[in-house]
Amino acid sequence: MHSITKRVCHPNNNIEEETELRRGPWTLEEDTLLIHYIARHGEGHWNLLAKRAGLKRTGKSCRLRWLNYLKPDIKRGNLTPQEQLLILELHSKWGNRWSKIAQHLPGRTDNEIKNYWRTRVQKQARQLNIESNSKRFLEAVRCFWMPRLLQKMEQTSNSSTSTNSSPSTLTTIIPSAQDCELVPNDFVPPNSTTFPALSDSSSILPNKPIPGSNHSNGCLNYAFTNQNILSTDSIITSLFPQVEEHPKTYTFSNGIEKTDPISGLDHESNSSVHYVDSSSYGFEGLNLDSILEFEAFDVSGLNCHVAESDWALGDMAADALWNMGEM
DNA sequence: AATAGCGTCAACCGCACCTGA
DNA sequence: GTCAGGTGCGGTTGACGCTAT
Repeated sequence: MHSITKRVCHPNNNIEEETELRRGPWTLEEDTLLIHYIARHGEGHWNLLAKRAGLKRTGKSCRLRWLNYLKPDIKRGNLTPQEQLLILELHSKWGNRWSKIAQHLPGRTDNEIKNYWRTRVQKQARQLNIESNSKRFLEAVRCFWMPRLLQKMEQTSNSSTSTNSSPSTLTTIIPSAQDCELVPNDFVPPNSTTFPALSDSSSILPNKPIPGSNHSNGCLNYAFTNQNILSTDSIITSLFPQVEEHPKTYTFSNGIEKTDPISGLDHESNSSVHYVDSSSYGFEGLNLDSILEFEAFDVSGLNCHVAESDWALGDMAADALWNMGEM
């Protein structure tokens, strides 16, 4: 923890006062002060709040701490496959509009989503030697990662019937391999275990462009460019059929669990917001193995749409293999 | 056991925008 | 119109923990 000295000049009496502003990690005491103040007086007017709450922090720092960490409805823990899928799709639509993306993921902050993108998604892009904001990367996301996420979601829903997600609905937003430009039209997954989700979805998704829709960018456009098919809102609704109930308790970074300070009610301990997804991140499913299986599946005979999509499966697989070797 | 490398994420910074005086 | 304060956003940093050597 370090601090900076800020000289404050008061207009009333011209007395200059030195205020030590704290920086760095928040202490439990500071968290408690902030929580109690907001519980009594509400959010907003952060500079005033910082002073009145007795916090030697900037208003910005208080706001950030509250919004990104202390706010009771913050969901913690790994992002679920559903959430990852939604982030991928919304990012392909809006780019780095993190706050806008976060609005569609209840309990997740823009900071968390931004970190996720930078640490995981961009890492995968680097490993594939693809620019994370390139069309090529977008297609890799759509044609490989999203199906894997769907697969994960379906596995999760099969193992746990308590989930509210609707896999059959979700399937409709996932591209069929046959719809992706980097995959030949007559492509069939090498075996049923490679892309079980794809083999299911291929019967649901259209294999031909919908009149009036833009097919050139891959099959997700079916869902997102044609309002008659599926709007983003409807997808979000299908991903989050009900907004998560206001969490009853929450846990500090230091592990101390607190009762919701806003409601002031006592709650059962099993309703903590500490959300832990036992499954790993969806991208490890990519692991280049699926690409390698593509490679093993007679890549030489593929009739890829190189001219249109500006890249070839063989090229991508080669990159993948190269990176695999490095790893 | 020591340490270098890497990944993660909370927190900070700078900038832009909004609003009210 | 303009200025200041408040707020929001996106990019970046740095501390910390884990893993490999």
